[in-house]
Amino acid sequence: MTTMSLRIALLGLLAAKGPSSGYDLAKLFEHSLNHVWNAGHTQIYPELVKMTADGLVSVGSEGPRGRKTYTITDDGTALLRGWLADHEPSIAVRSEMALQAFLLPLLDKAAAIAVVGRIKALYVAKLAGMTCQVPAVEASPFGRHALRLGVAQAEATIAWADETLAALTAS
Amino acid sequence: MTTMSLRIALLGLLAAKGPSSGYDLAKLFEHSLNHVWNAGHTQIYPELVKMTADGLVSVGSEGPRGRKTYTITDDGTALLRGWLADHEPSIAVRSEMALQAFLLPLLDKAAAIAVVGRIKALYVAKLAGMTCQVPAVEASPFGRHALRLGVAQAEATIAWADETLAALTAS
DNA sequence: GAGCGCATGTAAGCTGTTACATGATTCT
DNA sequence: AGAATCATGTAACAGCTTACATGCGCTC
Repeated sequence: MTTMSLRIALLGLLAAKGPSSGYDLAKLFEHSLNHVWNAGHTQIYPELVKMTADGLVSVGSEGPRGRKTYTITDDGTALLRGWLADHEPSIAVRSEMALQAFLLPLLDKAAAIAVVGRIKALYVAKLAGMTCQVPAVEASPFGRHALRLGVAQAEATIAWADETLAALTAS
Repeated sequence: MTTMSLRIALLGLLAAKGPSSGYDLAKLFEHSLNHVWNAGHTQIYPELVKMTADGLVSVGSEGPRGRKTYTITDDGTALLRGWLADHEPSIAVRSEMALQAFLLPLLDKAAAIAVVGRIKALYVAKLAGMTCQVPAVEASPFGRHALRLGVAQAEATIAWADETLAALTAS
């Protein structure tokens, strides 16, 4: 029942992009993995130390500015592949947006319309951000599937917002 | 930047369903709010104590079996409405499924197909669970919008899985 | 030499999960 | 009487966020 998805994400990035520093990995979280998982450097640095102790990654000698380059080990690769192949992903939801949707009847018509309109705007912007990076992602195999998934879910959310706005304005 | 979504969820249920015990609220999380948020009794009981101290709910005298009935206060109602109307929902994603999708190219064709197939099966089951409770939910205003949102997102995920399976088998 | 980006870390606090623990009431 | 359900809690641990803190190297 171990979750350890941060570990998996870090191992995945090391496998996909090759040896990297904690700083590099933090940047990759911001730019390439942001639709999937997020983590700041304060979480990444200690985790890399633990992963080194567990033999999942190895750390090379320090470069300029104290830079440490981590490389995935065979044990790390095995753990990563095993998790990918065997792990049943959790479908537990914890979404502030869905909570707002659930409680919408507590608001009057105008306020409810405003809330759904804001949700729509948020996802329209998110979708725009994703679609404009499609060309870059299509170049490498990684991230293509995840990006299509993100786009599909954002489109579904926007369609829900439109439908809900129509129902609210009609009532 | 306070999150406090557990508080909001509890206040929302108290507003929607009326005075309830912690036990009732835990059951409601399981049955009515499960597509939206989840929380166990070990999180709910201490939070209700804190919320009582903060004046957001009030607790009546103990009933049978030590049952305590909580009621939302005016302060609680004000906080709830304010959050609903003003809170910009976080769109940060942390999805094990999306992580698996991202890292799919690390697996060989057969393993990747198996992973996507399992994801599809999971969401087909989730969708079935949601659609069969649509009639019950349609009766009361609460949860209708959230349920439609859950259904739309599940359908989008299943469509993504079909598309991805087709692309994988073709390659 | 001033400023920016690179690069690493620690500490406090909040949130959430799992395991443990207890007792009352109702149903069969 | 035994089992299931009702009903409440505590404690330990894991995961994550925010704020704090430091210093190097490059460019203008």
